[in-house]
Amino acid sequence: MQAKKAAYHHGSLKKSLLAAGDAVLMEKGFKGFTFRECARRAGVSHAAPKHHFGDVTGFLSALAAIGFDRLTKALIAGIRKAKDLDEEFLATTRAYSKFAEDYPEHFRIMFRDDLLATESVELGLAARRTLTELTNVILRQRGEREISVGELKDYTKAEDVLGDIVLGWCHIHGFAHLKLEHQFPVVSKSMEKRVIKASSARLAQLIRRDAIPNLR
Amino acid sequence: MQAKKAAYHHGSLKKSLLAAGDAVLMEKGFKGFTFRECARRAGVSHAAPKHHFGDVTGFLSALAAIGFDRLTKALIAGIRKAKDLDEEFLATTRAYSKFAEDYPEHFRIMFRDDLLATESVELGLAARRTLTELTNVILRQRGEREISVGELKDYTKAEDVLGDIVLGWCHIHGFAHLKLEHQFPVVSKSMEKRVIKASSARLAQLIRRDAIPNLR
DNA sequence: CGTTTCATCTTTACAATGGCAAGATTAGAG
DNA sequence: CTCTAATCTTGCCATTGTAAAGATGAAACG
Repeated sequence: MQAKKAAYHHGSLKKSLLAAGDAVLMEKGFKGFTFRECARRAGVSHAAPKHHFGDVTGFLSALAAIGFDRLTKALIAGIRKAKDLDEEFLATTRAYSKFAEDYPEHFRIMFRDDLLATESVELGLAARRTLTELTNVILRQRGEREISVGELKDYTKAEDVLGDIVLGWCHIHGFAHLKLEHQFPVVSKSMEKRVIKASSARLAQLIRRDAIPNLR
Repeated sequence: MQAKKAAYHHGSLKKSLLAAGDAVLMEKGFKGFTFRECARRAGVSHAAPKHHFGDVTGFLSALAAIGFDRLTKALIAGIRKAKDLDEEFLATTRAYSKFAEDYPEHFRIMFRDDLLATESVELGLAARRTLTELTNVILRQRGEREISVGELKDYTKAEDVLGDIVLGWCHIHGFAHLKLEHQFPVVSKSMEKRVIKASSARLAQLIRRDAIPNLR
């Protein structure tokens, strides 16, 4: 019974606005992203979004949360394709980087503390789900038990695990970010593939080999 | 003979505008950064900047170049403090990250391909100077000869060197970026210091130990 | 069924922005 | 000294985010 035409009460405006914002972000990028444009696409007046998201910051936070959910799914899918532990870390790196390339504007929004409502529980949870996935990649490399989202907070208190998460995540994120923003010297595609494959492999070896003992 | 008061021709508007933009970026951040505000601070009309920078993109590119120059200096200064090779990689990581914390808005601008005029030779050169510094950190870890900015392009064709640059730079940049945007789980300061110290040390060991042979 | 409440959505208004065009000013080349 | 061209100003426009006040109707309540 959704009113699709000219109903004063839209019915599912929030969802429509998110869909519109999602589309605008991909089509016009952050530069062309405006509150009013999203309202237009959703077919409502420019002031309508306020009741659902407050201000632009709130709206962006919701879109960033969608981005994190998408990234989480991409990671899970990428990991699933890996045949063994050797491939898994590389697969994670690739999935993470591919997400950045597929959703560049989302990626940029997601990692902008100043533009987001950091108090948003929705956003915080989405980000933690992603981090949990990454943590589990590291834990598997180390041959340890995986964790759930709820356990994340406790697990990050373990210094040696945190060290490996830093090693892994920094590498994965740094690569994706620098590549997205075209900071790497221009090289051939095949060269790039070989380089990131070798780098990931070496880092994964390091994480596995020196798992527990070497952090002091 | 600079006209400091009410001269129709400012004399050194470009420099004044850059100084104003630099200040606005630090005081009000990217959100409060406007073309007109910078013009006001420089004491000129809102349309004056156009002749010197074209549009906002050009202006931001000039500011980003300043950011890269500052980062390069920070890296050099940080490296100089290191007493040996063991400390150097960690010192680089710290200097890079400290720059991001000291100039968060510059850092954000610098790595935003979509907001910058990528054809700017000034910006390209500034970025390359930074990358050269980072490359030399890696080369020293590997016990190889350092390079100058001019040699950068050739050196990045060496696959094994590129692999180590990726390893090192991704880690350094990823850490700085994630920390700046508050993506890491909240832990104590001392804990954080120990973790990054250990991570950097392990990565540096990896780069040195497996320098030439292990990349296939 | 009728009334009332209140979240939802619209309309109107305002100050600010980036960019453009036309004009004023003056430095510097000739 | 003259004149050209660069530099800077003024005025303008469409667009934006936010706020305030009014319109609408879904749903709770009697």
